[in-house]
Amino acid sequence: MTVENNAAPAPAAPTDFIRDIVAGHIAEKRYDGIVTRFPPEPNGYLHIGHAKSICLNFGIALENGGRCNLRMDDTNPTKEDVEYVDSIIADVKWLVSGWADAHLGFKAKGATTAKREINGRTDYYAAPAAPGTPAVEPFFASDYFDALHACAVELIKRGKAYVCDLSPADTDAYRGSPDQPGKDSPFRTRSVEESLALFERMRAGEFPNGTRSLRAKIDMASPNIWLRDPLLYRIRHADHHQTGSKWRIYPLYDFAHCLSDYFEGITHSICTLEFVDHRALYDWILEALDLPRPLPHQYEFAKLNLGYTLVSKRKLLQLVQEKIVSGWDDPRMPTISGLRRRGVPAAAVRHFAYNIGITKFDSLTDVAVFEHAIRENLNATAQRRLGVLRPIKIVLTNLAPGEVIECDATNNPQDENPTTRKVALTREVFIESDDFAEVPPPKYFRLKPGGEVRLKYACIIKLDEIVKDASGAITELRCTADLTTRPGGANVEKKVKGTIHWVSASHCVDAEVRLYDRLFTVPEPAAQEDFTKFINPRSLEVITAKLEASLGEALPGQVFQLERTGYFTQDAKESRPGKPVFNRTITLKDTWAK
RNA sequence: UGCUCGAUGGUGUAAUGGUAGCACAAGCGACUCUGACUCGCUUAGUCUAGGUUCGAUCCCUAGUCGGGCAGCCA
Repeated sequence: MTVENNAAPAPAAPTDFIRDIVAGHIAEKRYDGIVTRFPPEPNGYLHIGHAKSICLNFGIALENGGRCNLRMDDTNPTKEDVEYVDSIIADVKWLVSGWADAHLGFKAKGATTAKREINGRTDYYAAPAAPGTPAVEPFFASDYFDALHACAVELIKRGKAYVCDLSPADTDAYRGSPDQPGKDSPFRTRSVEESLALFERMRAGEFPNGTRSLRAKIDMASPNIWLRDPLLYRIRHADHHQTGSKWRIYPLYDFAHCLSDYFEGITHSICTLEFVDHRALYDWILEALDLPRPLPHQYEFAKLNLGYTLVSKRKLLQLVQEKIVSGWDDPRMPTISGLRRRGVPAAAVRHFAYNIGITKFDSLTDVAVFEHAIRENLNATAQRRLGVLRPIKIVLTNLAPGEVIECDATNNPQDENPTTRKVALTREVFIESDDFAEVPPPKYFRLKPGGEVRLKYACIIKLDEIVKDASGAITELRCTADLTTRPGGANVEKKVKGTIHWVSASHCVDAEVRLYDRLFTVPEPAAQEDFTKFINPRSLEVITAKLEASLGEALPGQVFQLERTGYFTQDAKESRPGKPVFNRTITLKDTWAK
C-alpha cells in the first residue's frame, strides 16, 4: 500500500491568456462544454514539462466543468512502444489523482469512432466512456486510422489532395526555403481518379517506403512552409503497436492531430509554441472537409525550461541509453516517474505548474521555484523522524548500560494538534558528525569542547571528553546528560543555542540512503554542444545512515522529514524488508551553510 | 535575409488606458527544543525612439534584441 500525499491546500486557480480565451468562449456560449486534451506521443516517458501541459489542460477542464482527454498521439509506428503507453497512463493518473480525476477523459476499451450523418454530412465521433463503464482506456490516434483514411479519400475527391511520386529528396528540393518559394510537384495536376487509385494501392502496400505520398494541395509559394503542399500520408511498411500489420500507410501529425481533436469534440487544442506555424494547416484541413460540428482551435504557449534540468524526451532517452542514469525513473530524472520515486508529491508538481504561469515568453524558470513548491508541500505534510546520516558516537556516561529513557517526539509541528511518538534515549547515541566541531568556527551553535547542546526531545548534554584512537581519529565523545532538562524536569526551560538530532545506537536501523543532487552542473544543459559533459559527478552519493527504529517499517510513497536534514522517502523499487533504501527528495533550506 | 511569436526587478509572472503588484531568489532582523517553518523589513523592473491621449506596461509606427519554422518526427 502506498500513501498518497494530497493534503496540502490547492492553490487558487490561476489566470492566463488561454484561460481568458476560454472564459470568453464560455461567455458567448460558443461551445456546449469545454473539452481539452493531453496528447503525448508514446515514444518516451513524461517529464516535468509535460506536467505543465497536463496541469493546464486538466486545470481548464476542471475549472470549467469540462473534460480533458488523454490521447496517445501514435501515428509513427517506428518510434513508439507499449511500455511508453503504460507509463504515460500511470503518470497522468498519478498527477491528476485527488485533483481532476473526475475530468479525465477515457473511452470504453476497444471503442473507436462512430460514423454518422449530421445534416447530410458525414461525421465521425469518438465518445468518452459513459460513467461507470467497467473497462476504459485512453484515446488513441491509431483508433482513427479508418476514419482518417476516409477523410483523406474525401480530400482527394474534393481535389484538395493528391498522390505525389516525388522522392523524399525531391520533395525537399521542390519545397524551396523560407525566403524562396517552392515549385509545384509535377504530380500536382494528377486527376482525382488517378490519385484515388494510387492512394488505394499505397494502402494495399504495393509501393516501397518513400516512393509516394499523399499531399494536400495548398500553395507551394506560401510564405508559411507548412502550407507548401504538406504531406498527409507516408508509406511505412512497419507494424504498429496498436493496429499490428493492418496499415502500410500512416498519417502524419498535421493531418491526424486536427482531425483527432475534431473526432473527440475537443474545443481547445493547446500545444506549445513550435506549432504556431502549423496552425494555418490545422485550420485548412478541418475547413477543407466541411465538417458538421463546431471546429476545434489551436492555442499555443511556451513550454517549460527549468534551470539545471533537461526537458526533452530525446535527450532524456540519451541519458537512459548511455546509462548515465539508471533508467527513466532514476530519481535524478525530471520525468514524472523519477519525481515520484524521488518522493516529490503530485500536489507539489501541480502547485509548481500553477505558480509559473502560462505565457508565450520563452523563459528559463529558476529550479528554486520548483524546490520551493516541494518544500512547501512537504513541510506541511511530512512526518518528522530522527536520522543521522554521518554518525559520530556519543557516550552519555551518567546513563547505565541498558537503561532506556523514553522521550516524546513530535510527528509534525505544523499540525493543528500534533501527535507524538516514543523515541529511546540510551547510554550510546549517534549524532551528526557535522554537529560536532573540535575547533568550532565562529557562531557555531552545536557541540564543541566544554560546550552544551540539546538533544532534541531529550535533554541537554555537556561534552566532557574527546576519545581518539592511535591515529588521532575521534572514536567517541563522552558527555554528561542533564536529565533535569527533560520535559517535566526542573530545568526544562534552560536555554542552549543549539538543538541537534540524534538516534539511539541500540534503537536504530541501518539504511542505505541515496543523497541526490542536481544532475547537471550548468543552468542550461540543453544549450551545451554536448550536455553529457556537464553531468554533476556528485549527483548521487550513497551512504549508510542510522535511522530511528520506527523508520524500519516506513510505507513506500510516504515522505518523511529527517529533522534538520531533509525529506526522504523509501525507494519503491529497490527497498527490501530488512534492507531499507531511502531516497533524499530534497534538503531543508540551510541558511547557515558555510 | 521570407514568415511567425515575443520582450515588465536577478528569475518567473500580474496589471489591457488611471497608484507597476505577487511569488521565488538575495540581504537584514525577530522567533525557535529543526540554523527548518513562521513573521517583519530591505534591495530591485516596464528594450529603444517617436506618435495618439489629460494620462501609455497597455494602443499605433519604426527600430533593437531574442525564440520558432525548410522531417515522409511529433
